[in-house]
Amino acid sequence: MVTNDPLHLSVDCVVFGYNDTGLKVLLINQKETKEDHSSQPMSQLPGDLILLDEGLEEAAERVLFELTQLRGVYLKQFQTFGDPDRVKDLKDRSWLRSVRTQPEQRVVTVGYFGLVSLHEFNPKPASFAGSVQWVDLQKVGPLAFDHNEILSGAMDALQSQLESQHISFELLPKKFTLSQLQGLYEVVLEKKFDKRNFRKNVKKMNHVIPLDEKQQGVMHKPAQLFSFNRDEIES
Amino acid sequence: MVTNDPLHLSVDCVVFGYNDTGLKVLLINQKETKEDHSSQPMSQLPGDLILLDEGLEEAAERVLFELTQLRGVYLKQFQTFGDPDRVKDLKDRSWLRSVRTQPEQRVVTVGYFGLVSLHEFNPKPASFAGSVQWVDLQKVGPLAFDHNEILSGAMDALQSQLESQHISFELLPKKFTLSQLQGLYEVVLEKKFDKRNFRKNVKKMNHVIPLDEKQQGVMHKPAQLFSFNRDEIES
DNA sequence: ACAAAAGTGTTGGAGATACACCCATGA
DNA sequence: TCATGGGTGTATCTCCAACACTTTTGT
Repeated sequence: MVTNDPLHLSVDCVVFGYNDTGLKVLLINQKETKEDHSSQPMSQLPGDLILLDEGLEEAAERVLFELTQLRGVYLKQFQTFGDPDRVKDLKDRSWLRSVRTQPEQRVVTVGYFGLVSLHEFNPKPASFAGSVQWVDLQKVGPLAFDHNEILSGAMDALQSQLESQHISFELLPKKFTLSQLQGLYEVVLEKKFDKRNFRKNVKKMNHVIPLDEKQQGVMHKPAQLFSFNRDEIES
Repeated sequence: MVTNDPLHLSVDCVVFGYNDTGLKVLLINQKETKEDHSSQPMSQLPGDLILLDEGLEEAAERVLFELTQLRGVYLKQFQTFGDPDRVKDLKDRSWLRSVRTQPEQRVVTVGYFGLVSLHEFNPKPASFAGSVQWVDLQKVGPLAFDHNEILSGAMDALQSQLESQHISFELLPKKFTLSQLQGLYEVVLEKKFDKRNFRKNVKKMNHVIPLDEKQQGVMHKPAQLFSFNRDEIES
């Protein structure tokens, strides 16, 4: 027989930000609650329950904006996490009691990864729900709930899609150098590339177009700038 | 603010079956209901609401067994479908009223694809919830809800994972010929392979091991049999 | 003997890898 | 003039694609 027990559904966003200093992930620090002085406040991924009439991606966009003020971020669903006990850990209980009307309710969450360029404006995310920060991927400590696992799943998805799905430009400024592109590939895929071979391959991609423009104000030979042509992405 | 509106969560299983006659998908025919004589009964994917205390994959296994009597099927999550109107289509209303206590409730569904070999025992799925059938992928007509979309998403996932994830053996008998393996690749990836080149590639895979055994009772030169070694899968 | 699928090697071209030096700029 | 990263070509090797005939079995 079918049952009709309700449960809760949330979205969690793993937003990756890239600049020349490395690959970061966007975390929010849980506010310390009145009831809870035992454990120090934890970090977590931005996420929240979805509303009854909104689509999943719509929910991810809304939640990300509400918690971090970021808008227009490329978001892609990658995996859904549904362990019945994923929000039942002791360390997470008191925080849940402070923000949820039904803190004991099971929550299934749909994971989205997001991509942002930190080059130009370094989007200082703001939040009334607690402080928000870009954390170097190497320096991410223990997170609330199963968020370390979600982060790791997002990283896997990013790695496997970076080349095939032409999403690298979401992590770069509109105008970028080939060194920046290569640096991005090296950080995400965690391996080194040969400069000359890398550039040969890029020249074969018809969606990377050279501009009549160079870097300015750098202490070395200025690099040519390139941009992505979103229309050429069918190769 | 957070809301606590409950919604329903289901799993849907896209089970692919393969044999020498092609690639099939497992569908169930909705039973005609008392109230509903207007439209003829539709086909749909096996799926149902998850229970409050079971994991997602666990739910997929249970639902698949309850609806089709199949057990021990390889299952993998591929995508979650959450359009707020995905079960609101007129064509699906009366069937929902006959099986659900809250037929108007929004349902988000987690999609799993499954893989089964139809070679040896041709698992005749049985069901008390309606008749169950293996339908040739080319001949799948309009399905209930958004199940055509789910099927198409599962097919994409299967195509992109067939080579990289070493899952082809789930669709083949324990002992198989290289022609069967090639046929599988051709049907799933929808392209032809050169026999000699294909075999050269297979010989490089250390998880495909030749047996000291040949086909019997065939009207042509009997083929050597091979099997997969699940332990060797890390190449 | 015939039909039907199994099995087997070589060659040419494309693509990947490895590698080292000169250039333009700001300090 | 020096330090810094930008930019370039060639030789080799590996990998992939194309291609046709002989073998074994059942009827």
